[in-house]
Amino acid sequence: MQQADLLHRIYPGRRAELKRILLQHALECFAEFGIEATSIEMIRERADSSVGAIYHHFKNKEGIVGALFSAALQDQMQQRTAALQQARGVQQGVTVIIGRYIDWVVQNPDFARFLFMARRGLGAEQNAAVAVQNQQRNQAVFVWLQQQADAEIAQLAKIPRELLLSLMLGATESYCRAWLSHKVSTTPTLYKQALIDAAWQSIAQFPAYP
Amino acid sequence: MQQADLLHRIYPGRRAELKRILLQHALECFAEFGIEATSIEMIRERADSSVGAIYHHFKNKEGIVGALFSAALQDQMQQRTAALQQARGVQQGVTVIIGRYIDWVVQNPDFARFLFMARRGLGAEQNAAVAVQNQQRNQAVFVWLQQQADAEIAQLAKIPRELLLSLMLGATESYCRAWLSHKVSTTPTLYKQALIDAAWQSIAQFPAYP
Amino acid sequence: MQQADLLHRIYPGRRAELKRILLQHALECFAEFGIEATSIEMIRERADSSVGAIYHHFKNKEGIVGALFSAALQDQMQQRTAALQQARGVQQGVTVIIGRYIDWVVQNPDFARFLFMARRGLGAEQNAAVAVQNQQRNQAVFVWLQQQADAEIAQLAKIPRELLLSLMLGATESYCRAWLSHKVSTTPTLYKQALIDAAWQSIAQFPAYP
Amino acid sequence: MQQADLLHRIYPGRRAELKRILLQHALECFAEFGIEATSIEMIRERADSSVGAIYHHFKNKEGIVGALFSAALQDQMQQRTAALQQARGVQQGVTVIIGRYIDWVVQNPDFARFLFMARRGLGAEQNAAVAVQNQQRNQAVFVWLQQQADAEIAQLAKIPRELLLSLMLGATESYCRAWLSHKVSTTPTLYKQALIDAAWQSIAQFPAYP
DNA sequence: AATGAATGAGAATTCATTCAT
DNA sequence: CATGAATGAATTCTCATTCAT
Repeated sequence: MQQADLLHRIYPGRRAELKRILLQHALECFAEFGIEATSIEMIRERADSSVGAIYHHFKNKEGIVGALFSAALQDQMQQRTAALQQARGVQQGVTVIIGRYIDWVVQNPDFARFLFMARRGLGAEQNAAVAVQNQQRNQAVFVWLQQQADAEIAQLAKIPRELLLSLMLGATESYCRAWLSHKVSTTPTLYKQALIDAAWQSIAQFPAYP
Repeated sequence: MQQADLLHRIYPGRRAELKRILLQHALECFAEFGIEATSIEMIRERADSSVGAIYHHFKNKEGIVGALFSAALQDQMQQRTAALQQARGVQQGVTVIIGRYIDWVVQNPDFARFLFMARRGLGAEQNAAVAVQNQQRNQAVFVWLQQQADAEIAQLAKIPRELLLSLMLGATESYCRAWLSHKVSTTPTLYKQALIDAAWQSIAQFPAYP
Repeated sequence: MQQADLLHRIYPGRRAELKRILLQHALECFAEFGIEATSIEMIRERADSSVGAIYHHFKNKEGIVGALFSAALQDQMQQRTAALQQARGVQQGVTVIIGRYIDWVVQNPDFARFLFMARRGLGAEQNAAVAVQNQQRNQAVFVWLQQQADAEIAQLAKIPRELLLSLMLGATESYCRAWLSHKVSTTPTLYKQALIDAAWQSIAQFPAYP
Repeated sequence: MQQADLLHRIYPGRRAELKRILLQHALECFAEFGIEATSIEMIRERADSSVGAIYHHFKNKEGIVGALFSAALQDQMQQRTAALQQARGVQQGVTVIIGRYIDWVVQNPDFARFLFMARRGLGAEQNAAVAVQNQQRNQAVFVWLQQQADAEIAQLAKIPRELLLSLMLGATESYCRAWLSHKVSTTPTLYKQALIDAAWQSIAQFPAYP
């Protein structure tokens, strides 16, 4: 239920009370049964509200999904950006990015499960909006990295951009995914340092290919 | 359409002709629209067959999904196992596993997309069957690794089992996923060596944690 | 937008300002989409008002429909009655009735479209009220006709009452209907004399049936 | 219930049995409550069938409406065309057109009520199809008239085309409409000759306007 | 084996209307 | 008087599945 904090961050104030409640229960349903298998009626029942209210606030089922996507990406980016402010040098950057990622997943497991779902149901509009936010989230990392001026920055330049995020977060994502679906039981937090070290090795030792 | 080969491998012979056709078109629909958004009618239309025929061959919509999951996992494991036969030592093993994984994804993109889908739609029965096959697929890797007797085997022992697969395939999976959803355009094949090297660094440099 | 005049005639004064605005936009929606397909929300949006205000002024959706029906019939009858004051003799009466009818339709096309809609949506109460007004509108014609004392009045007596209105206005109504739905493009005004002459022929030459 | 004949004419054969039943009950509902106020459930209940069957046969609610429109217009045109075969000269033509129109309305009152409903609910596709059929129905009259070679044909040429149908059928339509909605009680059949004579007067005496 | 008509539970969505502020 | 959030019944439509031919 800690994702309640996230929703308070993104939708603050009294007037958004019902909105937060609805999103909270929608998220739980989505995380538990999947987006398509969750019906409006299920959300309505859990939230002890009415269909009308749901449609009044979100217009659509897709509107709910979009709002959740948006909130999650926005929050994740804010946390990451804030943390990057304090970091100096590429290695610290990688440490912060992976560390924050793990923290966020552990603190918001339902949101994390939700983000891991393929976002197919989204129509053109919502999809575009999410794509943009996703783009921004990644872009922020690249921008920060390029502002660094330490010796490692040259090493980083050898890695193709499109590959970089996979090298940095691939293993972490993979483990978090396994943890969220209960295929492994050790919390990612315990492997935080290991995953940071592993990513750093991948990046720091990346050879120059012709 | 190269996944036709895969289906021929798993369902050979003349009598399975219609079965292959149905699975082929079902797969395409699933990969394009998602499992839930694909209706029997859509498959029927593409395959130019009849609802009756589909139910005759698969009993269920879940039956189709299960057959595809099964075929994919089985084929992926056969390819990997065959390749591992030739490998000697841990490093060659990692190389083979990542290499084969990339090859399989590139040769069977629709199957790969399909495997990346959350398999929530599956009922208890099918789900258990898939879980077992998945387990076997991973187990095979561990068994092979433990049979190796080179110096690196000691290094490997320092890595927690539940973390190993993420370190080995996490980055690769991450990049393949991005490629399959057209977020990046360079074929994974071009980064095969880079991904192998990166994984090997992660594993070989893994420190001993207390 | 000339129907604004009509509304000013029926609902004069400053205090009825919002009422007129709401009716005006409701009418446009009804004429464009039909009564059932028009939602309160659509009217609210066009009138840039609030649901509450609408319900305050009209109690009901049916209340809006009833008010419009009433206003239209009342206005049409007033115009006709005023014009009949000046007419002398049956032929002039027919001329005036058809002429005014065409003028009214051309000046209030949306109201005319609205009147042509089947008034099924109306509940018992409103329906009865409208039926009464409609009855009065027609009755006025018969009363006026019977007050005439010229030679033609004998001819008129040969025509069954229930048939008379159809003979007099049938063709005109038919053409106006076609014009309002854009099936023909020439304004009825251009055919005013022709329609008057045709109606007069039908009536004047009406033979005595056994 | 005589419209059952009409449906047998347009949808003959055993295999169309359910289709006819569904259309029959849909028509009754439409004629009684209006198109929008009739729900699929009402039709299903009367026809003692299933929602699925309805959608299987007509795809849409609009599909039902379209099928009924189409059947009505087609039948009306066939009857009229057949009758016109026997007619010689303009006057006989007018007689036949009005006579058949009245017969058709009296024999198929529900279909007639249905045709008198504004066809707003129809989407672009269906609407176009109906417009075409409607066009053909009218065109057939014009074509037949122009093939006549008697003296009256010159008189007819003075009447603008767009006006002709209103002059010919306006009064009849008006009376039938009133009869179908129970505003008058005498069957149109009794006024058949009167309406024919009246229309003929309108047409034959039509003066030349500048 | 193959076909496709028929079934009916269940899903998303709309909309008139009420009522607290 | 005005506002707009909230309600919930009703509607259209989808779709997996069955079964007679």
